[in-house]
Amino acid sequence: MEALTINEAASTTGWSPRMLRYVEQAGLVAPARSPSGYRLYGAAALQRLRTLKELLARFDVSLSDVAFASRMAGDAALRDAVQAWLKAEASRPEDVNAEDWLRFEQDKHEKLLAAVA
Amino acid sequence: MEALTINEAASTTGWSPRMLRYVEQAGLVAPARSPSGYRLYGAAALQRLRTLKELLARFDVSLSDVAFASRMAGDAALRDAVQAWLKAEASRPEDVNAEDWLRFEQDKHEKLLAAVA
DNA sequence: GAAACCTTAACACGTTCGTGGTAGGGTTAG
DNA sequence: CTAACCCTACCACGAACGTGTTAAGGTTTC
Repeated sequence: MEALTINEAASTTGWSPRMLRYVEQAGLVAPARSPSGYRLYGAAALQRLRTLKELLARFDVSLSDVAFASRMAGDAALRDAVQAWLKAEASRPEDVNAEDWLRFEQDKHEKLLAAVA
Repeated sequence: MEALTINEAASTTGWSPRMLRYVEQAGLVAPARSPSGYRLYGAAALQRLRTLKELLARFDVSLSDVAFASRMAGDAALRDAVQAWLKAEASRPEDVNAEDWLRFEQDKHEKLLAAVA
């Protein structure tokens, strides 16, 4: 099992060398380093890069989205706060209760009903 | 329990009217609507807006981050894919195995050891 | 020691996010 | 009826994201 340098890794994963550095900076795939600082992509890192690319493409997700998910996975306080917020019935429009309705319908209905009565 | 119009809601939550529309478009807080289309923010929506603001500030997250979390919460396939990817030891640098090291240290060590021996 | 790599830092540029504003046109309130 | 509000749809604009390229300088290879 050999380790590939950044250009070799780029070739076999479909990422550009520039993006491999960017992905690392985003905290998503950090390859090992040679004593002189060269990035060394092992089999595991290459696999992660390929599956990451697949993930982004399949679900049309951005790198920062995955970075945020990663952050949530490692920060329990953040994760709990976000999940707690989401739990409270997110995007579904609120039920409109009678009073709310009245405030806007009162006049019309009042007149209408009066006319009918 | 009355419902507030967008400007009233803006006043009591600290968001601007413009941002309340944006937050709704992001799929995070969708208020009820009056028959004529006016947004009606009830107590629940107001609370969600306040806690959302708090969430963003406390953890320095972006609206799109929360929007993505929301998307994950509602899409099991996406959630599973992301969590599966993260599970595989994300940002920690890979272990450098003996072979990888050798490839870069061989010459130096070879000479060094030869000299010592 | 020269060619071919690698590294970080920086400039550049198109795209999206976050935010404010304005315009044209309904709705509500006094 | 008029003033004050709401709606949607734009234009604008700085900040951040995603990507490529280039510059200046080490490493590896032969």
